[in-house]
Amino acid sequence: MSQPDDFSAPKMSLSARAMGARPTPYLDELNPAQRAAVETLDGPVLMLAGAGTGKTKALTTRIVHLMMTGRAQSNEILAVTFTNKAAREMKDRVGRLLGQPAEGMRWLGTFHSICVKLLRRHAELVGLKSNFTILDTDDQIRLLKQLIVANNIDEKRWPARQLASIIDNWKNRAWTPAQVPASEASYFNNRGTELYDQYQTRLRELNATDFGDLLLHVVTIFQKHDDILEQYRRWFRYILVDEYQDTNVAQYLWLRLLAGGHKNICCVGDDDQSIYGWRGAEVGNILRFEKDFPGATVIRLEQNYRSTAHILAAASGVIAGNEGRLGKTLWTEAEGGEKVRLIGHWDGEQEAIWIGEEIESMQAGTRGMRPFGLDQIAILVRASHQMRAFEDRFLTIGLPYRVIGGPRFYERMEIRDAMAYFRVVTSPSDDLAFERIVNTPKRGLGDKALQTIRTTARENGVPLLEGARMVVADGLIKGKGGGNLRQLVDNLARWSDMTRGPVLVYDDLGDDVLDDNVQADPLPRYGEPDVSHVELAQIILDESGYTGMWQNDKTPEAPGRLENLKELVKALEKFENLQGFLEHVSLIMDNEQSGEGEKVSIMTLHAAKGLEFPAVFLPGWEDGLFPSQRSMDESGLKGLEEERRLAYVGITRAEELCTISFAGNRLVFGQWQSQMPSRFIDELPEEHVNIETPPGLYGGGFGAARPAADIETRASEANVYNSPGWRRMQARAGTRTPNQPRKSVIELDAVSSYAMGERVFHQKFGYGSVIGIEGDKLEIAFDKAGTKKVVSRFLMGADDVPF
DNA sequence: CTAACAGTTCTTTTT
DNA sequence: GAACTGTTAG
Repeated sequence: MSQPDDFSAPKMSLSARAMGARPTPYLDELNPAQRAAVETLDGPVLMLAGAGTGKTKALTTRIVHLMMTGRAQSNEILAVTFTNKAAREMKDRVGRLLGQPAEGMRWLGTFHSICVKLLRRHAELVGLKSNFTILDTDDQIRLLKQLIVANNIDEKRWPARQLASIIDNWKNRAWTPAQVPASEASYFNNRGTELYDQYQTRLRELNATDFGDLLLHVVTIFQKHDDILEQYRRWFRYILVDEYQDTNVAQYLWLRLLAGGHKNICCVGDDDQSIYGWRGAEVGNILRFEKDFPGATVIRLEQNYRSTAHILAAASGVIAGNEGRLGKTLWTEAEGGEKVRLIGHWDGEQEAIWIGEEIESMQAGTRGMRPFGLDQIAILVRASHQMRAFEDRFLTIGLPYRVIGGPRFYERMEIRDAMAYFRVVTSPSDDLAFERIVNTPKRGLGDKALQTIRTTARENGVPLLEGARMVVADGLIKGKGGGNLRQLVDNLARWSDMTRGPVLVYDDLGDDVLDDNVQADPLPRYGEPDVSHVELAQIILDESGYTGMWQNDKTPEAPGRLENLKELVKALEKFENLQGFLEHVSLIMDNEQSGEGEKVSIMTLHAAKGLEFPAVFLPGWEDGLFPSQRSMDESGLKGLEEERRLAYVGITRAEELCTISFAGNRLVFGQWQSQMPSRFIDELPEEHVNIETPPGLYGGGFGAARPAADIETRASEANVYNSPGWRRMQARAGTRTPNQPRKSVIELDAVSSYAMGERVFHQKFGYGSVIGIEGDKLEIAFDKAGTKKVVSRFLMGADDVPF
């Protein structure tokens, strides 16, 4: 095994060179571009990696190469991702390449998790204690709501949500309250900056941060304290950034500050996959890279190992419509494969029915295609509300599916309640947590009681819990509520005693490297608790009455909630104490799917980034839905371009089969709306697309945005439903395999959905009234077409007619 | 103080 | 059409 020349850079030590002499078999696995990305170690590097071009492979190999050539120890490499999942995967793959777990990579993580580590060491510089808590969005909103009310602002007209997003935006741009430019002063009824300032003060009082603060505070510290910045600059000898196109201004500043010394920064990204502009990501960061880092090496990864040529061509065709791209041409050695399929449907329900049927036949192999397993199929939607149609349908036909990125475990009410209990027990000054649990379960402590507690606390300058203790001592709340409050306060004190004092966990950088002045305080030790934290958690939940509350609850979701609580307690076992658990939870918000059995995946396009599937369905390609009207209204051309990138991301998830569909009518806000096919559909290159829509439907979309015509005209237009293609579809929709429960469900549905005398509409015969019912066949007296027997599936209630 | 009702607003996308 | 808010009756 010969060693490439450029390994022996002059500044390498003898020992490093000796390490560099190790064999590098991992390089042989790479194509030339990937290899260049791995071997260009010094100075700024921009790796433009198109979808499916082996970006993670290049990135992880680069890390291994840095270590194998002795350029850096594993803990001297800063590797930043956006999601915990990506971080985990990177760590796993580095470990696999090394042949041993990459435990030494202590600085491989998300922006947020790395910032927490940094901020814990230097919290006092921004007025926090190092055991600060991290508020989630929910707490953030509640805090802001309180501020708004305290400022006598009409909370209806100026909702906390809006203020939260304004403040988030400012934080994303790394503006402290003092730095918000005057041009932004008009936000939130001219009170935005003022409230932002108050909010930050309040956070400091609570010894808390929100998500945005994690970055903002660290950037502030770096900017104000050269010595500290210098330490980290020296420590992090190499910096790697994944998904660079998603960085916001604060993250960008953070990176530039840290890379400012040696400039050994390697950013990986794809400007065509920038889809998080709405939460502050700046495509400009990646477009500007070469200006920001002069002398940067730009490496393009363009060979795609994922998709067929047709799929790549379709994706390229769409994304070509965007201006100001860095430009890449994806290519593949793979040949053949299906064209992208395009199909129009009558409405969203039909679309779901068709996709359900199609998936069923795909399992067996259809029209010469290979069979697909359910795990190999994904449905990617623009907005999560689109998922329901599929869930409904798949439930009906018994098709197993899994929704990815739905409500997260730790965001569920019962989990948040339970955690609020833990929070109050571990940090008695956590007012937000206290407010959450004080009357959950119901203790007869309403607004008035809470107000008394608040006033008492404020007058004495103490946290709410302490205030409550005083209220109890003074007997300010009478009756049942007072007794309950006393019990709660006593309980909390007792549980608190069962834990052992605050535990601050710092992640050591390595004592030899940092000066004393940035050393964290010595780690507090804590004694053996009387009960384990897992037992304690169970005790808290039981004795507070919280478990009992759900046991007495008769709603159908109560058992599930109890189940979740059990799971929560079980999850605690993996941690040493409650604090450690709470810390973990605040940052790890992704939900691990318990991937039992083969299932179709349903998720949003955003959630699908970074994933791939042999077969992908892209439903709902209709103007207004996709591209989203809101996106276009709010951000104009920029918004449209981001939507287009979303389309690009969607198509490039598919390996073998990509099916795009749209519906002519859709239920929006509980109302039927006519839909126009998405403008992106016309941007698909025709020669790579197979149109599978029955003739006549595609292109106009029946009833789509037409001037009002009388029903006769519409009905005659509907003769498309006599076309072979449509009938085939209908036939398939109606064919049931005997052992599936679906048929009976549909009949039941059909029988029960119409009553004698009800006004109905038929797509061919127009309006009529029900005059007879026989199973799922109805006898209808049509106003114009006479009396006919019709299968109920072809009818809709007259009130539901979409025009 | 709670529970039940009615009216309202909304849906992107998330660390 | 649901989830959330505020209102009202018990």
